[in-house]
Amino acid sequence: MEYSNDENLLDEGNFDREVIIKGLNDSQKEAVTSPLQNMLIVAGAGTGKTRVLVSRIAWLINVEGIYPRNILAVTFTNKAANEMRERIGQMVGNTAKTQLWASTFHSVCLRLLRSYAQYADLKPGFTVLDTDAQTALVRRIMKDKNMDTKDLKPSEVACRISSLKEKGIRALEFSKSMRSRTDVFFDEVSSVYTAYERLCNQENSVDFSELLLRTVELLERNDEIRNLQHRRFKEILIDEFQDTNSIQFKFAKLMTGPDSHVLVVGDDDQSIYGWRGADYTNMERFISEFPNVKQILLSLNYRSYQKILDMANTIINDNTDRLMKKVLKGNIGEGEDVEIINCATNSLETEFVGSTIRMLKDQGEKLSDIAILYRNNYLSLGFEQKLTQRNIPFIIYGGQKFFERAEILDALAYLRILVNEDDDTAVLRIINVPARKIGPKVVADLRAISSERHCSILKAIALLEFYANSENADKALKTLYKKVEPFYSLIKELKAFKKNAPLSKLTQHMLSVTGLNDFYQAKDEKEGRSSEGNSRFGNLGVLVSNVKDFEEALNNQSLSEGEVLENALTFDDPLLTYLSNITLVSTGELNEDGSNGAPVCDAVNMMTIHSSKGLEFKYVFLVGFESGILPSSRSEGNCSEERRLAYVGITRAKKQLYITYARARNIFGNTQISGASQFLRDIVRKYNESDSKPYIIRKA
DNA sequence: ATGTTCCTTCTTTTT
DNA sequence: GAAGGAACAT
Repeated sequence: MEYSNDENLLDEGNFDREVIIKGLNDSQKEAVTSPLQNMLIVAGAGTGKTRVLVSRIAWLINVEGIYPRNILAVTFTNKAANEMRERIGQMVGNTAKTQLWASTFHSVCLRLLRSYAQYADLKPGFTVLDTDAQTALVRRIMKDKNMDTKDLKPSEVACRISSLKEKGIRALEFSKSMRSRTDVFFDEVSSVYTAYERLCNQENSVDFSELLLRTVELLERNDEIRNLQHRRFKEILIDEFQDTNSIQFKFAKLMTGPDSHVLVVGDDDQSIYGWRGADYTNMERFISEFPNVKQILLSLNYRSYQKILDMANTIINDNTDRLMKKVLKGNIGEGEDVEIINCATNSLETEFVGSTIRMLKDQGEKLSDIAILYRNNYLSLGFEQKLTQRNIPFIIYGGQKFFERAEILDALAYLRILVNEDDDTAVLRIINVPARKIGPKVVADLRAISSERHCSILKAIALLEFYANSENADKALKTLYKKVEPFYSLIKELKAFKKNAPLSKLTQHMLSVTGLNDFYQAKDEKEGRSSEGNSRFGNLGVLVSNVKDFEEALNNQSLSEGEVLENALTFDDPLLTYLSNITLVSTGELNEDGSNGAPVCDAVNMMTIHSSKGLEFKYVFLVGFESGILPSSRSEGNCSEERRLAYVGITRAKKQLYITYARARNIFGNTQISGASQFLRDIVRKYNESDSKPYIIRKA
């Protein structure tokens, strides 16, 4: 954010209509310059959809004269939101950039809920439960109900609660719903859901899906707040619309006023999150439920050579449930054959990929132009080894996230308590971490008090302190208090410290006085973790520097006339601001080592096909293209989503695509013989007669 | 209350 | 083949 005023002036209003539409093709132009109205843009892979979206926003501001603060742009990841904001800033200037809301569904909802907390029955510092905390809470409930956690796992119940919420179904409604004969666990899920809802309210916590559901209910119920949004957001733009679920659709509808317009961009062929509740038929629903929707199709692909696109077109053509059939047409020429590599074993496959990448590097290619894409995370291991052997650096995206590591969650739990003292989930996580002789018995006693008094655990301890110190105190209470006293003093001390200390000092102080630093340092030693990414203690250090960076950004921000922080979530309390941001901004934003920003050196990209969506690479290795893996053996009923996944993988490649498969693969110790994916066999069958095939099959 | 050992699990994961 | 639970022993 170090722009001088002069640059700012140069920036402003530099893009008039000619500049905005320069270089766009006809359908792109139509999308960008269309008069204000509801629009559905169907954008095939690589057809310049982000560019259209950004140009449209620039057009709205500079040509239509819409105020940036009246525009809401919704994306699915924070990364996408930030990117969009940056690009808009470049086109229309930084003032506009900061006034525009560009964020994820969840961030928008969190913002609304924080501002209208009281109207949504929430107390100001409410906690946003991440998946881990949500599961912990469900596990606690199931344990309390003496449920068997073997047949029905807490994580599964948590998942089902989330998907119910995503359909807008509350516990009460669910309990009254028709008992489906197929659902053997109906009673269990229903009773856990009911308790879960009650506890979340008591603990002043909301989970990810609750952010949406609570906001939707608030908007439905409260005319005033809803009208306020209608007056504010005149133009709403939603990216990746094929990935919206039903609550998000509802949210979009509620946010749209009678004189507002919504523009959605999506590609039904790239819908790969159906298993999470995403419903690409929302694109059809949009046409029928929003008035006068103008439809625009983008199918000119700027990314890949035609042979790659032919492969993609052929695969996706087999899907019978497509909303709009589109054929990707490129404009940069035929290109090289797609190479299909038939490998005898998975180690020959990894060997092939390793040596080919070595060759590309020797030819002077940048490693960052190369990607290895796989269906399952566990497939990455072999490639890691082969690349390491050849001294080729790589970055693995995904896998365990920094903010999902146990040590980080512990540290954050301590911090959460300081913002939301009702957060029992956080308290229970760390009340005995590091071990301070508070075992199940003590915890059970504390929880007995808290449920008797209908209060949080910390409140229960406060009550306990009062009674234990009163004159004719019960002996049992006294001993109980003695056991939790050190923990309670610790929390009191941290609370007092927080009042006068900046965020980073507080974090450092917390890590040392709680004993987390020592605890994890000792643990590292015992487990022989010393390398950089491996050390848990080291990760705590990374957390401190992350907090420091954040604090600095926050301070710089407040210096420049109260501008809103780029991530668009600021609250009075810096700690609350930090926590709010990391729970919704954490994943994928940090590198493996916890640093943010560009990787240290040129490296091969490794990731799942899912996480490659929206990205492109000059060279793509699509590996493990076998039956049982792609399509996954677990997705029997839903082959078309797997086919779309293959389609997404193929369309990531710009110049050269390698598809590899192993006839025999070692998985978890035992060898499986599966052979080429049916998708591949379908393609080969189709081109069998033809003498111009877009691919060549080789043996490795 | 805590340390040990066995046993299960092993898609994908924007928030 | 490794990691996280759960059950069991100390």
